[in-house]
Parts: sequence; structure tokens; C-alpha cells
Amino acid sequence: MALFLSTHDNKMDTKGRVSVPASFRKTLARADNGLILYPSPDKKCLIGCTEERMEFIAETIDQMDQNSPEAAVYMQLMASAHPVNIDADGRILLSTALIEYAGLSGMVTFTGIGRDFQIWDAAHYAEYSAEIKSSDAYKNTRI
Amino acid sequence: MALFLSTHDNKMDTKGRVSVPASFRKTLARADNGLILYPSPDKKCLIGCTEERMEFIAETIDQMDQNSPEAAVYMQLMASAHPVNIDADGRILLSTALIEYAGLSGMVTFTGIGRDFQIWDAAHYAEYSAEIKSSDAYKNTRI
DNA sequence: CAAATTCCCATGATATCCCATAAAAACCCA
DNA sequence: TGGGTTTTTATGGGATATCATGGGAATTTG
Repeated sequence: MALFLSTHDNKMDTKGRVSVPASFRKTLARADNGLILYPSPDKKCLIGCTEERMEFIAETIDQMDQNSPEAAVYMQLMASAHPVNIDADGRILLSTALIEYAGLSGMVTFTGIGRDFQIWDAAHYAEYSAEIKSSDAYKNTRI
Repeated sequence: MALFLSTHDNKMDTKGRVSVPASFRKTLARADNGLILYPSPDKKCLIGCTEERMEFIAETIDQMDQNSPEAAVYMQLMASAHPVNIDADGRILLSTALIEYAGLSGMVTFTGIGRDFQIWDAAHYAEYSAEIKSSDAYKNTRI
């Protein structure tokens, strides 16, 4: 499985540690095992992706005019990316910057969206997903 | 990790010393451990990169028309580059020329943008990044 | 010699590692 | 199919290592 799928709720402890769902760890192991987190530019959540994906952005920047506003946007994205270690117990340590951005406290929701996954405060995610599920667009979707 | 990623705030002491973020030091160690700093041509910050990368720029110059204005620009860049030492405690000493150029005082922000990183005065960087983050271009960015 | 730079050590804060436990999932064999 | 066993997971807490930073001593430089 090379995709991040399904939703998992895990508890963030007082140190800011959370277990990465086992299935996501397996997906990461299929890539290069490097996990990057960055704040979603438009939602109150974090995005997790492989390091591979960051390398791709780095190359994109390299081929752009370094002084262009477009490059600045991508640079900002790299600047807000946090490489995180997965420890022997399968946990990551979230920095206070990330915790604050996503408003995390206690229970945290990991939700796989294919090539990457999102990390939400569990309560916020419940609202957000309920909203989408109740939309006509969702009800009419067939894959 | 061969990329400079994430953002770190460190304090410049009265001697002009600053710790290079540990993760950046690891990235440097993956190359040749050589660190080069030069003033950004268009922003009020310094750019840090590996010596390796400077060699790459040197080769680029070699392949250009030596009399072209572009070549002159790159040559100027090499001329303003400072090789800096990282001491046993992971710190560098910034020259007054570099400190003045970037307007550094007290807290300093290191921000990784892939192949290289930037050094900003923390307050200036906060303004600069807030501006980019609030732009539509940033909010609509998808990787 | 004076000023600047480098080296060395101390310290508190933070991050990482290690082990223990309990719950959940997977397995296995009648 | 079902019940018990093993394995994997999630999570808590303590021990250890790493990091950023201050200050002083030693060394270099001009």
C-alpha cells in the first residue's frame, strides 16, 4: 500500500508525542521513511508527506527565478516544513509551533488523503468532516 | 536529509556568535561540511549554502560568456561570499559587514528553503513571512 | 600589547531512547 | 466457528543524550 488511507484517532501526551498510525508508518517505510509535516496553507491542520515530495519542490525552486514571487511562495512552504523523527515506538514529537497552528489538544485525528495525510484536532476534524459529508457534492460523488 | 528545511530562531550573543540549527549542521555534514554565507541580492537577509553549491555556481560561470552581464552578476556573488567556520559547539561568528547588511540584532531566524537557507533578523522575517502567508498565491498552493 | 577570535567547560531545556503495561488485532487449532 | 494464544499497537513514565547558550581562558592577529 503506497497510499495513506483511513482515519485514526490517537492521543497526544503531555510531552507533545503522538503515535503515527501503524498503517501510515508502513506507507512511509515504502518510501524513504522520512516524514515531513507542514501547516496546511488553507486549513487548520497539518499535512504529512514523504521527504521525496520535498525534494521535488526543492528542484522546482531551483529551476525558477530565485527572486520571483512564485519562488517565494514555495520557499515559504519549505521554511514551514518540519522533518520529524519517528522513534522506535512509532511516535513523533510535535513542536509547539505545529501544535498551535492546528490547535491540537489531547485527541488528534490522522486522516489519509492518498499521497499525503492530515493531522487535525479530533474535535475540529469531526466538524469539518461532518460538513463535507452532508454536502450534495459528497452525496453525488461516484468513483 | 540533504535539504535545508524548517525555521529556527537562535540568539546572537554579544560576540556575534549564533548556533547554526543542528538539523542544518547535519545537512552540511552530508555535503562537505563547508558553509558559505553571502548577502541576498534582493532581500535583507543572508544566504547560507554548502561549499559544494558554490562550486556548482562556479561551473555555471565557466560555461557562460565571460563578458556577459549575467556572468558579471554571478562573479559579484562569488566575490561577496564568506566562508565561515562552524566551531565545536556548532556556532558561527558573523562579521559586522554581514550583521549590518541583514540588520541582525538579538534573535536571528534561520529558514531552510531546500538547497540553501536564509538568515534574517527575527523581527524582519516575521513581517516578511506573514506577508507571503497571507497572499492568495500561498493559500492556493498545492504540492 | 590590545582586540578579536577560537577553544573549552557548565548549565538548563529539550528531544530521544528505553522499558513496562494494557488494549487491540491477528493468528491458530481444534 | 469459536475460544484461547501470540503479536502488534498505543501510551505512560523515567533515564539518557543532544542542543542552545553563557561565560571564561587560551590563542591568534595585526
